[in-house]
Amino acid sequence: MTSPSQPANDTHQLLKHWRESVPDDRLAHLVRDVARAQMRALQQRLAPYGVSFGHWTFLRILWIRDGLTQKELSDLAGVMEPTTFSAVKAMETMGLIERRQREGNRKNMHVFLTPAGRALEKKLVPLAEEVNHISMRGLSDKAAATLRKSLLSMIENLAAEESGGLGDEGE
Amino acid sequence: MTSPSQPANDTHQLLKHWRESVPDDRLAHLVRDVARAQMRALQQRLAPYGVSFGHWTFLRILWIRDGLTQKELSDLAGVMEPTTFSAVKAMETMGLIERRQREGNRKNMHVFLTPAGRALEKKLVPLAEEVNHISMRGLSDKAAATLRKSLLSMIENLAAEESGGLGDEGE
DNA sequence: TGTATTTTCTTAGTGGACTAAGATAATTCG
DNA sequence: CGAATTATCTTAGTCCACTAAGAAAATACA
Repeated sequence: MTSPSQPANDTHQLLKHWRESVPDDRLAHLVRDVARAQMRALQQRLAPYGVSFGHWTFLRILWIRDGLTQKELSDLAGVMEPTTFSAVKAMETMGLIERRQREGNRKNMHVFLTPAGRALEKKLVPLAEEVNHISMRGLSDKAAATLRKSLLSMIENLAAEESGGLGDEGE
Repeated sequence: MTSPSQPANDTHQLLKHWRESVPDDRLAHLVRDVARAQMRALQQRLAPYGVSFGHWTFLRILWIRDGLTQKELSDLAGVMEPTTFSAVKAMETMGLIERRQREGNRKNMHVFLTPAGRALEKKLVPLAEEVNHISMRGLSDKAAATLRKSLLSMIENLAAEESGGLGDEGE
């Protein structure tokens, strides 16, 4: 099966070798590559609906619960406020959400789905599931569980380091 | 030990719950979050040396082999040519690399490290190793190996889908 | 109560990635 | 050989993330 119909096959081989011949920090790049590939895959599927990846991030939170403030949205999405702000502004213009303030508070901005925004859930969620399904092809349930646990642990480790910075940090 | 000194503790809890109560596509976001956290951690450590994460990406390739063309660099880094172009231009201005053409070919641009660029290796590589070490804290070798294998498999899956797009794709 | 502090939203500017499209050199092939 | 094709570098413009810093409201507290 050394199909010669594929050009740039040697580049592919080189890349594979490069990735597998792994001193230490390479794992980080592996994670990064997966994240990018996933994002691209989802982006392509979202595009026909006029939804960008950035919007998806917030929509999936709002579908579960809307009326959140921008700050709450930022925390749940794991991004900084300015990121949320510009996404939410764009989605407002597109008519996917509305930004409203509640009586008695002139600071917080609450974000609500419009019917159009809500309707997208049924269309878009399956696309994300498809990408997930594709990427996980061939992985056992056990491997998937380990993967999830490892990733969570890495997030915790990095977060601890980031906020605290104290503790048994080498040295 | 419900240390009340930490503000936003409930947000953290909420986030944890959010991440762990995982229907399908959430794993993708986990991967993404790890990638972002890793990048932030490395960025912070690189900053004192005036090196951005984008530069790091190419330096680590050049330290292993320089004289590569921009196209080759792009392939190895897994990014598009324009990304490489602007990084390489910036690094040239900073005096970390030189761009030269070889005799007999006026198209390809080969990228060479300057002594300054080469000297950074000893300083910067340990930083990446440190980040790696931190993020992998508490993970067994076995888990790490599984993690690597899973990530590689996901990359392959997504790449196959991207280029081919044909085959047993659900339908 | 009134001043300080903190929170949240907003603006501005940057970095790293992308796509689309131009220029120009190298290669292929009629 | 010369024209068409392909490859590489480059330019331009967009998206998503970030940091830094401003404004205005809410909250804390002296």
